[in-house]
Amino acid sequence: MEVRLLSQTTEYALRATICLAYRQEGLVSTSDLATMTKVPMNYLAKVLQLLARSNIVTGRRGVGGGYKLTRAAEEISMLDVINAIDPIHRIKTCPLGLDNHSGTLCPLHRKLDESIEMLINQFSGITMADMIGELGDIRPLCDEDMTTQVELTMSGKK
Amino acid sequence: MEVRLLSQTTEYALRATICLAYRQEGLVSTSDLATMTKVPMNYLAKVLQLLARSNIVTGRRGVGGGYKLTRAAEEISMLDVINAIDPIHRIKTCPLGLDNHSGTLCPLHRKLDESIEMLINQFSGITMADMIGELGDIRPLCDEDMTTQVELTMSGKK
DNA sequence: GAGCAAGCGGACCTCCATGTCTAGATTAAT
DNA sequence: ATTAATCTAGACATGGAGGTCCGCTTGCTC
Repeated sequence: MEVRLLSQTTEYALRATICLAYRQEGLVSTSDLATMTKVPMNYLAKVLQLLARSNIVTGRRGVGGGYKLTRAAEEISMLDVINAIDPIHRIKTCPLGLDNHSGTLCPLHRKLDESIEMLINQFSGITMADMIGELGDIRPLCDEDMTTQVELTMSGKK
Repeated sequence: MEVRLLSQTTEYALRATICLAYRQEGLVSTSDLATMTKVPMNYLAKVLQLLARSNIVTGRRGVGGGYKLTRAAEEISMLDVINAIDPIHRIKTCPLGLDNHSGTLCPLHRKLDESIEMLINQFSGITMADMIGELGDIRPLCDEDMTTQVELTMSGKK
């Protein structure tokens, strides 16, 4: 198969969180988020619940309900989102379960652990705020028309 | 679940290749490799076939048969092994399939692509030779007694 | 307070990575 | 030539990630 750095579900979670970061205030419904992120709606609902349990987003029920971030986009790192879905762990003990009480990993797992450490450092330094409009042009999710899309969705409802 | 940098199968492939690198010449049978790497034998057989198809190892059948590397350990990188099992791909186009002919990824996928690039660079610079006895003490796969284990296996058969 | 929009939660389905099993092909040794 | 060891190849089993569906709960709006 094909190596994916992140699981599909984690990708979905990141997309959704970025969309919510883009919409600074107000609630966004699951169905709107599903449209914008191109994630199957019923599945996205589950992903959002995971994010809610990790206190990254909060939902409100009822008419006009939806989700929003629990804190500022600057305060939410990629690592936060990743760990909410499927956490990254350093390699602490030998995966073969051999006697290595000394805590010294073999070269293979040492190198792998270094790579994981690198990724964690990388991801913990990137916030949701970095994901929206780093260029002059704002395009949160690849789509040049994200801005108008969001606005259309808003006006379509109001 | 839990994020794993590499798939289980890729881990297995690396372990096996490292064991073969350690045994500089001569053939090692699948069953010996399975014991040393702690990989289910029948599954390891499949993994070795994948490595053989990618020309990283060659097998010889019959009594006294087994596997060996096709070239020196210094000539086989981690990336070679990884790509033989499940290749790492850079992100070239938007995973959402949106109009981005310009070739410019959104911040999210740009960051992810950078991480992947980092990993590829890392992995392509590490060879199987780096995996055996980087420390004074030789311990290819976490096990301090790897050396004696291999020798035992050899003498046990001869 | 009735009705409806939306999140919540669980049951269920599907596919693929991982793993098992078995029969066949090849080679060395006797 | 026969036998035993070993790789090769494919069919089959299993568990978990990804995805669907439906009924329940909450809380607007009128």
